[in-house]
Amino acid sequence: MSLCLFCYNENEKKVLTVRNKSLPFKNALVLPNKLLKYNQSLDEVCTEILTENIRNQEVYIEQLNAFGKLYRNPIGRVIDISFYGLINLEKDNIVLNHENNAKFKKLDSKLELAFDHNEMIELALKRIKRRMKYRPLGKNLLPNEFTMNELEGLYSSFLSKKFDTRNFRRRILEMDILREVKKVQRNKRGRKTILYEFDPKKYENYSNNGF
Amino acid sequence: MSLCLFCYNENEKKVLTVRNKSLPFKNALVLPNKLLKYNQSLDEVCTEILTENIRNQEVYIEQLNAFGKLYRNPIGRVIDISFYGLINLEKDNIVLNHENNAKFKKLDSKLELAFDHNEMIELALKRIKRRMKYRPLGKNLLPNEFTMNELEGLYSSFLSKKFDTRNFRRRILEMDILREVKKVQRNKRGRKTILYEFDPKKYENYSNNGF
DNA sequence: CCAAAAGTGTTAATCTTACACCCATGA
DNA sequence: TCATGGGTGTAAGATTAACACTTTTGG
Repeated sequence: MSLCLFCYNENEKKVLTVRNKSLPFKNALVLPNKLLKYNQSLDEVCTEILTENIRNQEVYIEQLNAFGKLYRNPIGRVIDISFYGLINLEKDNIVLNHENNAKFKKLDSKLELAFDHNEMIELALKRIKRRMKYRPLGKNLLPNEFTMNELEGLYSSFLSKKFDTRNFRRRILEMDILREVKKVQRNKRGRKTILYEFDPKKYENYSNNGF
Repeated sequence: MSLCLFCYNENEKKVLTVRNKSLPFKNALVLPNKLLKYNQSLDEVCTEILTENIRNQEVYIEQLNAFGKLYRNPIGRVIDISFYGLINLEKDNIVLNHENNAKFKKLDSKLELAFDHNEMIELALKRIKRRMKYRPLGKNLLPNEFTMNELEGLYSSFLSKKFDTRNFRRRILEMDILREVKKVQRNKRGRKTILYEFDPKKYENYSNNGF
């Protein structure tokens, strides 16, 4: 079982990587993963991976794919099932496990992972992109209060395209998932920024059922 | 492992059902399914299900979902993974296994299956519907040569909506996946009908990569 | 020649895209 | 007061939806 755990930090999307502890590819950079043992449920392994690496198991996870290849392995039969998750470093109280060398890495072309883990990231990003056509994205990645520019940056980053500010704002507001927060953000220079939050019920609804 | 196997026959979508052989719900109508044994790959079980029920294992199958619930069972650990498939009764040389009471049933509100198999069908239909927004549908369900009306009927059936004939034809032709077959179909009454076939390369391409 | 089914174009409405300036604030 | 970043509206273009009649053919 492997997990692509994404965050959006410093205006960039990043993925959680660890150093592989065993052969093959010992010490290579990989996605956090664990073998699914004979007597474990998927959820149990998922929880283990999360606890071991970020000390929080209560995060948003979606299933990516199940590969039913059969490996003979001393531990038992291996079913390779991949998941992806979305978190916010502060909101989710992430504590990275240094023992595993758990680190969030920028998703650029220099990021080279062992096994087929690069492809797994690609698949996850493709799924997220596809999902964004039907459903909102952001609640799990952004802090509770955020600016329209941050949201635009996130969309821009995950969809790999630049948006026209005006069109973006109009489209997002039409989605009817945001509430203006009474407070505003003070900036060093220039105008104050309106802060938004997601309306939890509306967000949930669209997230589950699509627009 | 459970399989939703759909066909499109007599202008209706149908799903393969069998009589359950064991408890609980002995003799109830269910989707063809088998327990995934400790030493089997997913593909192996899938092949078994197909061979046992329709005598053909070479059909179009997509993975639906993997449920990692853990059941204790004398046979071993059970992972419940569902698939859906699309076939054409004639083209795929389907031979139904009467011993299992294998039958294609119309998908209407009267169809009541045991376990959560009705929900599984719903999920499969939802996925197919979603897929149709990005990718063509029909090659696996229709005979090699078909009329525009048949294709419209199929789309109409799977998307549960009526189409405007003119708009439908225009949209499909713009997709650039069809070829006119030289032959035409003679009808009892009225005008001859143009026959189409899918351009295999173009269809494959759009089916894999989306429009 | 007529009943039955197939086939075909145009217009209005909607949605999407492109584009540039003013506003508020802190230094 | 000015440099900085935030915020806003409109018009053209593209896409989608609505609509009804003519063609072909077998009986």
